[in-house]
Amino acid sequence: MPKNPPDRVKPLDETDLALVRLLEQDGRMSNAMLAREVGIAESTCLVRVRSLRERGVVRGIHADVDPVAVGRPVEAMIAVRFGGHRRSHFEQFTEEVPQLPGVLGAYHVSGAIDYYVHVATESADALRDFVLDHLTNRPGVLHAETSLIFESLRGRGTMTRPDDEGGPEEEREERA
Amino acid sequence: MPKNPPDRVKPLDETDLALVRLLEQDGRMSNAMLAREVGIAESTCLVRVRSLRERGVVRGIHADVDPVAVGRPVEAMIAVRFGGHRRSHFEQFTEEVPQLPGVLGAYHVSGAIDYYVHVATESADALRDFVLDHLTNRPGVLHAETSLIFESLRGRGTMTRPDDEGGPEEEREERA
DNA sequence: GTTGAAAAGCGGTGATT
DNA sequence: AATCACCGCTTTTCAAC
Repeated sequence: MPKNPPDRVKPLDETDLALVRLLEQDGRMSNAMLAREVGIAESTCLVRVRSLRERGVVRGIHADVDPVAVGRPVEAMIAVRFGGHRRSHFEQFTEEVPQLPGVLGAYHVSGAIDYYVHVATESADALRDFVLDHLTNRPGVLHAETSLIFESLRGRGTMTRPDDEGGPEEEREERA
Repeated sequence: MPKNPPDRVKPLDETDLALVRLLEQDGRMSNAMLAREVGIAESTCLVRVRSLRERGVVRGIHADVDPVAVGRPVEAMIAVRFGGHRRSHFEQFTEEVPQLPGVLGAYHVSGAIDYYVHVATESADALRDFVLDHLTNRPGVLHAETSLIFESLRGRGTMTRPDDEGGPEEEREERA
């Protein structure tokens, strides 16, 4: 894991933010292209991008995969409630649940719900098994309420260009 | 947008699945390395990866950005309920909400809740404004319940290697 | 932190099996 | 599908600023 616990609070300059924004849009953009876009030398760009990754600003670069195409057509968001709220239970959950097959994300939240788990499974049966085997049947877990996902939409992410609106019907696809 | 509405149901062979898995782990892996890893020629690999993108199996490749580092330290999951359930309201929501700044994901779900919206904002104030301006104050929306996210965890995604367990304390970082 | 230049490596095409 | 030859571009290092 890249070090970032203490020094994530380092402010990024405009160039860094531009690089982050470009990589969030298209994580496969070449270093040369990134350098051109933000107006710095390629070698500098290389150093900066490496630094962004080492500092944990960019945590990783991942393909966004259509679950249907890879045999996991049943997607769900599962709201999990804990009883007792022992710290060790949360820690175990935090450590283990994201590693389970098909888990796309897990969110520890405030309020009546303690965790939301976003998962993609092979079938309705597999979903039920996932919930019973890995969530309900887990120390500290009181209840799990499953909502099937009809449609899953990616947002534009953390970065929005300051001048970024006005192209309503525009298509914005990365390196067609 | 790549064409995929009808032909997403094309079965992928083992090689395709291996490529998808590698790209899900490290979206910046070079074509040469992908080819080596899955044991095919580079040119073949190029064709296959392109095809995966065109068919929409790989929908995009994006940097996973730490919201804290880019000035959006307040992350939330917002459960939205609709009244009336008019189709046009859902369609408008589906089209517009993912475009709003800071939105990471939006999920149209079954059950008591209609949508979950995952968002990262600059501050608690900005979060309140987001909910009031863009969710509550929207045709068809009856209620929005906001849960602050204490911790956001990425899962391993849709692909898990068949032989993939046993490295408990192992570090798994892409291109250190 | 930044740079340009140079070496090494990679991406993408087309012809061939 | 796979291979090979090929050329242009890209990545990465390095001395220097």
